[in-house]
Amino acid sequence: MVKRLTTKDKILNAAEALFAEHGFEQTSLRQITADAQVNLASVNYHFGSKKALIQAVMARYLEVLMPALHQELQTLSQQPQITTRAVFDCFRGPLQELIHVCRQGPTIFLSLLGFAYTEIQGHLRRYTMAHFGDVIQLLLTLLHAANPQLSPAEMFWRLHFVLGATVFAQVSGPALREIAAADFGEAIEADDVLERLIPFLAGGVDAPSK
Amino acid sequence: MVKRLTTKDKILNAAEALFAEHGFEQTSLRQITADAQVNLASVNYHFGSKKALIQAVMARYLEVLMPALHQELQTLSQQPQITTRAVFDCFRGPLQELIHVCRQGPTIFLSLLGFAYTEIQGHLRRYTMAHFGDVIQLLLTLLHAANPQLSPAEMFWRLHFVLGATVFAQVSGPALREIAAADFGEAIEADDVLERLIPFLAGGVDAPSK
DNA sequence: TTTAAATTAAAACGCATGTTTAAAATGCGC
DNA sequence: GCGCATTTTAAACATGCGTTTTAATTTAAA
Repeated sequence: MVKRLTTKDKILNAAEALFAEHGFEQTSLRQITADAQVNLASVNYHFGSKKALIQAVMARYLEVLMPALHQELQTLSQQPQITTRAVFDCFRGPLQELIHVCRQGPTIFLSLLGFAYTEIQGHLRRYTMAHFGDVIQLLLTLLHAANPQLSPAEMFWRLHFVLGATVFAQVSGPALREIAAADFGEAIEADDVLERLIPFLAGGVDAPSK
Repeated sequence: MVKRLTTKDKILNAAEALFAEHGFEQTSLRQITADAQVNLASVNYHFGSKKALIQAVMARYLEVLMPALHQELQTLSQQPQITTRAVFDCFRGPLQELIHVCRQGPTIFLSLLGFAYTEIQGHLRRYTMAHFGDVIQLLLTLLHAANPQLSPAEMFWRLHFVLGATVFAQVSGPALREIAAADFGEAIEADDVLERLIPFLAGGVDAPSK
């Protein structure tokens, strides 16, 4: 005897799917509530505001991803030798675990992350830093250990280039996969994009600085 | 005796500045016309629609950048040896020339490009391909020559990772430079970001594929 | 069963957007 | 200086947004 989905969860599920496809600002509460088959006003009743809904959608993923990632990074940090590639490989597992939040979870999360960074500048970045700042710090530390020749400032920038390439690949993912399929006759899955991405990122971070 | 700026140009200038700072969708025609000190309706009179205005703003840059880039790539294509780094260095000059369109032209253009890709998915990409498809094709050819070991599909994806990192670096540029300045005490100019970016991109493209 | 709280529902509010309209102003060849 | 085409202006339009309100309904404890 399964309990029917609560209104709150119906909203979260519908919002997440629409956010991941069209972005936060481009998705209206009316679309969300129509998809979720709930009343428009229930969003503000259960979440207070659209902004709070966005945070709730993101939190559902971050609260799964961040602890898992933290543990992976902790384990890696006890290794004698640390490579950039090993650091990025730490993301694999935790990202895959997101399928427990939702089918297509990894892809959806990265899309959300992309829109979060390009749309609402401070808002969500501050939330992430406040709640999971230690994970980010550990990540930076490990990347620096893997590349001691790079200055902290250099590493800061490269990490954001990494984020940019990742996020962009996901946001433009559907359109690009379409083009790729047409031009190269191969159907490329979202997970494959990550496979192609990681070597690229590691190569970029490890590159000589001049 | 200088002619006063025409209404059309006043709109273009104001729109460009606001688009580069806040993106296309986040900028309203009322903000634009207020900054330009022209009437609201004149945008639709001179350009027909907001979408057409966006295209006009981008065209002003693309028509300067693309021929210059095309020539650089042509010159490079006659070299016996082609490296990834050399391909990316072809962008330096043409990008710098954009200061003739407008002071801060290079930065503004890259910001516009960023928003163009993240916001209006097809629209502008189709325009670019239609008008400057040969330049893009040449770019892909040269990158393949520099990395014959990579399959066309692989190169396709890496080129888009490149675009993602670039675009993201510019869009998040102001916010990130602020953080960097606070954390590392160094004031980083927009041009410096490009200096840091190019080695990263070349390293990523040249990375082994597995 | 009664009653108070929690939830859902329909409607409206206030505001901002891109666009259109129609009149006023301006520029310019004759 | 006249007359016509171009341009500018102010106002309104239609639409969509997030949010609020108020009433109806459901839920669950007494």
